[in-house]
Amino acid sequence: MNFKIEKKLKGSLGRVGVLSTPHGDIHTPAFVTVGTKATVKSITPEQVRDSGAEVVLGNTYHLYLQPGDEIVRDAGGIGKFMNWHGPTMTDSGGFQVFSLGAAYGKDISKVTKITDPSLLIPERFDDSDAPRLAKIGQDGVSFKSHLDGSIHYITPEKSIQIQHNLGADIIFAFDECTSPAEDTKYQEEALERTHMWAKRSLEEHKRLCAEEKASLAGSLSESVDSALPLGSSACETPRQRTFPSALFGIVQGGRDENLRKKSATFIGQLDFDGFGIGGSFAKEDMSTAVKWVNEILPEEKPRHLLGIGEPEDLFMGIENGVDLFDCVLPTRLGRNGMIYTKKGKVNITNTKYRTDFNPIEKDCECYTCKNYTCAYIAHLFHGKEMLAGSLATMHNLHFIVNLVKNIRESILGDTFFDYKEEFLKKYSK
RNA sequence: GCGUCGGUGGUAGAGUGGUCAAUUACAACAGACUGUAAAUCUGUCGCCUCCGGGCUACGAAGGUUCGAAUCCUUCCCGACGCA
Repeated sequence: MNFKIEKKLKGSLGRVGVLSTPHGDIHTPAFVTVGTKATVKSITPEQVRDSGAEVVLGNTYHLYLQPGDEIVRDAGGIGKFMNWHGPTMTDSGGFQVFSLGAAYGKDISKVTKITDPSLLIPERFDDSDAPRLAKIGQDGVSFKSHLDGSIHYITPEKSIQIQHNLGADIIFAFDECTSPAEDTKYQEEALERTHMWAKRSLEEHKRLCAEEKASLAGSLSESVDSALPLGSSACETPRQRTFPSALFGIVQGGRDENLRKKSATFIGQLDFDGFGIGGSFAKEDMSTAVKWVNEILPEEKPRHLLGIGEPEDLFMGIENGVDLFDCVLPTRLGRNGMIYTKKGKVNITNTKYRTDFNPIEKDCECYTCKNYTCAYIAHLFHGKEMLAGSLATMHNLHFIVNLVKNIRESILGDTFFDYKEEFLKKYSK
């Protein structure tokens, strides 16, 4: 993997670059499409590509449980398995520590609206207090499968091993994504753990890379004998597998300035190929948190703001030195009938769209807008037709991916701040 | 014509003397969603409301009762059976 910065945004941390992977280049800043279970829900890889997306992010925990990382490995890696030929990433399962742990059964998200300190969790609840599917220990995390209830213990080493089997180009260190409701004392404790796990993830990654390099050299010398034996069953034939070429460490620290800086310093000094910025934020302080971190992280390496992706967040992140974003919103909102437009989000299932025979946006170049009306899409949603979610997803993905592309262009054309102001003025009206 | 069973809110369909403005599902309406437990979830869903409550309602009209969607009478409508 190679990262080259092409241009910097004057007066800020922002930059434009190209991240090269074995499966192609990613033009940064870029929006990474989320394909948790080796599929971007409701659309095909061709449709993902047509939306303009360059890279897809799968998930360690989900693919480990189903179909199993060894199957993905034998399929030739996540890209080949899902028929996505471009760059791929996998998240480590660290987010599931939050979503299946502290957030399980509760109405909390990693971007919180709670800024009132009195609503923070003053002390850790006893484990029996609330049902959780993820329980954190010093060494790793015990997950109770949401699919069948079976118990799985994921350590940093295990996460990295799974990710090497999944074979994405870029993988992430195993971390603990904390809840925004946790107090500073807990955030500090969790941060120590995440740092320890970061080192262990890195060591395991290096060990596996060395192993893979050795086995690859070995298999090359034997390649003369590699023809398939007669009668071998196709389904038992492992395809040539792919290996991760980069490991990103993850900065945590919640909403605390000292912890964020401490984490950026610690993680930034380790020999990672790039960095994820994880954990929870409040909308209001997200920009300062990102700035604290990116001022410290080594400039020449890429930074990925994990799980963030509302339009205003993208401007904020890019201005503050973020190169990559991933977010489930465009796909999830799409399936739920919420559509991105330049004038803000609209709920296509609202009554007024039943008789609106215009496309979602007349000047939108996406497949959905070029071929279908609001009335038709509304009809599909009301009829609970599968195509509804697909068409909405294609539009939303195109909207967000192209927004980031436009921002990239605006930096190259020295119009970033004008573009930002113009866009947000219309969008938030 | 006789008999039997039935007629409940937009729909289907519970309830068969007070705890019923009426279970539930669907439809409708609105909202939420940030490293996907998510094609999911939440709220509203007779009318009015100073959100305390008030009013009108279970085919129609009477009646019994402290009290009726629920019991009785008549009528109207529907399904089925027998002539």
